[in-house]
Parts: sequence; structure tokens; C-alpha cells
Amino acid sequence: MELSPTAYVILGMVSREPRSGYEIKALVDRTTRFFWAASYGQIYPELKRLAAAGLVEGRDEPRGERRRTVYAITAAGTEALREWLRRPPETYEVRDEGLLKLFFAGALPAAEGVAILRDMRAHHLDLIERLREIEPKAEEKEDRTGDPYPLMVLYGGIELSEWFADWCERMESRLLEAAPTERSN
Amino acid sequence: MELSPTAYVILGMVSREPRSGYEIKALVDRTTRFFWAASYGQIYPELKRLAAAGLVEGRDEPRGERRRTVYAITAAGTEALREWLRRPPETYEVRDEGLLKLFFAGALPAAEGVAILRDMRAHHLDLIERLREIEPKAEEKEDRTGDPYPLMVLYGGIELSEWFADWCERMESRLLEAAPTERSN
DNA sequence: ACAGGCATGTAAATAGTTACATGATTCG
DNA sequence: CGAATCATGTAACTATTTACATGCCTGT
Repeated sequence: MELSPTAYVILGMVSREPRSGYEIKALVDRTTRFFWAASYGQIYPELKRLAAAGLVEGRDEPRGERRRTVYAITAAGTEALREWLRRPPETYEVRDEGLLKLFFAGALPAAEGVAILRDMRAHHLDLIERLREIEPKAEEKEDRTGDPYPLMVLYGGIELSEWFADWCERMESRLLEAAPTERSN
Repeated sequence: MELSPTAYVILGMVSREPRSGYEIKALVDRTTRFFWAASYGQIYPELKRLAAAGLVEGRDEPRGERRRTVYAITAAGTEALREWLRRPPETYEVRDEGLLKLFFAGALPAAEGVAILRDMRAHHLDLIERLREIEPKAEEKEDRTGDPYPLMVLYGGIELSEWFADWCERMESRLLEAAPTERSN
């Protein structure tokens, strides 16, 4: 049985403790979103498919009058998750409109490539800030669970963004050296 | 008129010289594919839409009996491309199944996270090699056109992959230090 | 009373890939 | 001659996002 990567995101998210679709979405938004996003439109139908396949089990756990279904992973689900984790990854995709614009920046008057690099840099700086906001929670969680991987991935994301922002800065300087703001020295 | 980023890829590709859909696809595969892919299923219909909108112009230029339509950018097309280049980028998406697996690696027995990092590292090393194969062609092209951006982006991609491969290596060592191959001191 | 968060879900639209069909040309 | 490449295109499928609908609960 072939599952989509998004199915494994869900499996992974319920593997430590049972969660509702809503909680899974919230968790994804705080964690994997940066390298693997998922929307309600995927999560709820996928939960039903996984339940039908016996990889998770839903249980009604209403809070007051508000209905709520939490899903727990089954033995078969744990097996499927591990089996996936052991297969080499297949998808590695980047869709970066900034790099795309930079690639075509030759269609613009000389100095304007610099503006693209500045936008890209600002974006990564902003991303770093948002990732740093997550940090305390992730650190606390590592202390509680002893699982080093989520924090490792978070630090990796921060470092990567720092590399990217730095690269933008270096390329900006290089462009400015090559074409010194128009009439210079 | 709102165009998709893929439309701008096409506009960018025909902005320097007229090209056929087939040539555009081949170019994309050698260049932007690494941060913005496009398939025939997108390119041919999009070329017709762009032609209908007056942003490109198709001309029949058969080679022998083999029919062939090359598309040239129009003044309006150049304007649309420049206008897009000046807008700040919107999309920045990464879909990295390796990072996803690493994130959930806690579901695996201790030592196995290392295997994921090794797979990721191998992938980036391989990517570096493929990018280096493109290098000579890109350098030669920069000499011919004087456009520094495509090569800049290519070097950026290589450096990024090098950073990534190095990070994998460092994280691998860290895991091995933390859990020295089972039963230690 | 109302805003905001909790909770589940679906319909419609958009995006994108894959596979196929067709046929010419070139090179070994 | 056959394989690879040039060349155009479409149909079917899969994935994914967005927007909406519904309704309860908590805090101000």
C-alpha cells in the first residue's frame, strides 16, 4: 500500500501521542510547515483513509458539547511509519521565486538586481526571527521527550536561513563592486 | 492581468532570444529546474495564453518538414516581465522528504537517524556533481552575454548544497558522539 | 455580547505531473 | 534500419490551496 508523504506526516504526528485533526494541523504549522506543509483539506480526508487502512484509530473524546475525535497510531501504523523512515527520501523540491527573479535579473537595468537580493535577504532574516520564536518551545520539548531530532531540524533551518541571508549580502556587495552605483571614483 | 510564475519563466526564457516550446523546456531543465520546474503540460498551453494576451508572438519556423513555432517576446511582454521582476517575491517553498524523515527519526531505534543523514548527504553530494556539470556551459554563456545572474544563481546552488552536505556530516558526528555505537563507558 | 480559538469538514479552483499520441530528422 | 532527439500537443490524474459552512467554548 502506497501512502503519500502527507500521510506519513500525520502518522508521525500521532506516533508519540493521540491527537485530533485540528491539533495535527496546529503542530504542522509550528514545525514541519517549513519543509512540508499540510492543509485541513488534506489532513481530514487523509485521517479517514488511514483509519480505514487500520494505521490509525479514531476515538471520540468530546470536550464538553464540542465533538472531537483523537487519532492514535496502531501497531500496523507504527510499522508503516518505520518502514517509510528506512526508505531513502525521494522528494527534494525547492520553489523559490526570489532565485527565479534573480536568474532573470539581466532583463532589468544594471543596478536593480541588488533590489532582488535585498528582498530575498529580508525574507530570510524574517524567517530566522520566526524560527527563533519557536526555539524555546522546541528546547523545552526536547527536555521532556529526549527526542533530539525536531530541535536538530529547527537549528538546521535557522542555520540554513543564515547562510542564505549571508549569501544575499555577499552577492549584493559583488554587484555593487562590479557596477559602483553609476559614476564613481 | 495576473500571470502565474510559470508564465514569467517562459517570458524570461524568450526575453533574450525567440525559442520554441521544446527549447524552453530543455533550457528550464538545465537551469531553473532546481528552484522552479516546468513540464510540457504547462509550457505549451501557457505559450498559447501568452500569445493570446499579446505578451509573446509565435512564428512558424519549420526545420525541413518538421513544423516548429518559435515565440518572441513583445514590448508588452518585456514590460510585464520587468514589472514582475520589480515586485517582491512571494513564493518560497521547500519540500524536503529527508528533513521530514529526520524530524520523525525519534520513532526509530537510536542509531538509525544517522542513516537518514547519510542519505541526505549523498543526495546533496550528487546534486553538487550535477550542478558542476552545468558550470562550463554557464560560464561560457556569461562570457557571451555579459549577464552575470544565471551563473550567480548556479554558484549559489552549489554553495547551498555544500552547506547542506556539511551540515549532514556535522549532525551525523553529533549523533555518533551522543550515542557511541551502543554500550559505551 | 463578541472576539478568538477549538473543531470538523467539503467544494471548487488551481497547479502540476505523467503518460501517451503523432510524426520528422539525424546519426551511427 | 533503429535509436535518440526534435517538436507539439492533450487527457487523465494527483496534489494542494482556498474559501466557506457549521457550531461550541472561553475570556473580556
